[in-house]
Amino acid sequence: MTHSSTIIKQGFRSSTLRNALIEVFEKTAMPLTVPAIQKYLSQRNIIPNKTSLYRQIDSLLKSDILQKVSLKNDITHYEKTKNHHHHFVCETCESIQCIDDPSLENAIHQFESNLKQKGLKTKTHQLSFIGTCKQCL
Amino acid sequence: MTHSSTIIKQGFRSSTLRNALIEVFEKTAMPLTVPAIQKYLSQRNIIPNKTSLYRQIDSLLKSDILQKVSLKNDITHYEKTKNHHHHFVCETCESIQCIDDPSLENAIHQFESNLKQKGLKTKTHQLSFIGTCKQCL
DNA sequence: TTGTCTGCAAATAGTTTGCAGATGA
DNA sequence: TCATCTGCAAACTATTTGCAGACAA
Repeated sequence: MTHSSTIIKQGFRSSTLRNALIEVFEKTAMPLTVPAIQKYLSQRNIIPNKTSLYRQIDSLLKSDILQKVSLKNDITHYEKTKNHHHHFVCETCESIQCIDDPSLENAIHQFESNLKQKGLKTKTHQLSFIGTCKQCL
Repeated sequence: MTHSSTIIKQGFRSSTLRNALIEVFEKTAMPLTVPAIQKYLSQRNIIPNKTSLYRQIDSLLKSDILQKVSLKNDITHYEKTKNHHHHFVCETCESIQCIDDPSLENAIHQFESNLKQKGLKTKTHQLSFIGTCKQCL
């Protein structure tokens, strides 16, 4: 099922802003802040009112097309919904890369079993690496 | 060296608010939000102006007595500075526990070596587990 | 005495809400 | 037509800044 049909099914309507937002997230494929989203949209000559932008983000969250990401510094980022994964944040250029490694995931899951024995039932976890990326080294 | 002497050395002054804040963080030993800090302080009949509170937190951060913690939901938490560790956040009661496990840490460090080979130099990482704690299960 | 600490008012940033008009299905 | 989308103004939360007076060293 395409995104558009998902949207319609849920009673949302196709619109310039909504379509542009989905396109931005598909093309950049990394977590974005609201100012970053605005920048990308303005490059497409789309300058939405902040209210509309927040509302569209909100509805994309509800449609499960976007998800919130908590990285360092308590700045809200959004990314296209995809399988469980982690992030590498470059302190210098602020770029973010997605990290997905089965063996690391395995080690974490094993630890979660330990936690369970101590009475802590883990539903999910979030992990981010902070450092310097290839370009900035 | 005690905290008080550290403070004085750095040109900070001992004060009711500052001492109470340090005491709160020492006694609760878990990451706190600003509203939570205010609640604990008010239990001691200390109701500081928010400006003073933010400024004291700021100076405790500079003195390296407190550190910022990024957990889920982009809500800023502070905790007493201590060795590298992780957190378990209970979704139900919002309580937070510190997690410290050498073997898990080991697995992560190994993965960080892999990242380095790909040109990503990790300085630190943050990991939090989200789920349900013993009391809330 | 002097510089730090405090409170008050006001400013700022990020986000949300109410309302009315525009628009897509 | 009718519900959704949009923009504008205003409200709200979290945090910061300027200023003047209080206070600790």
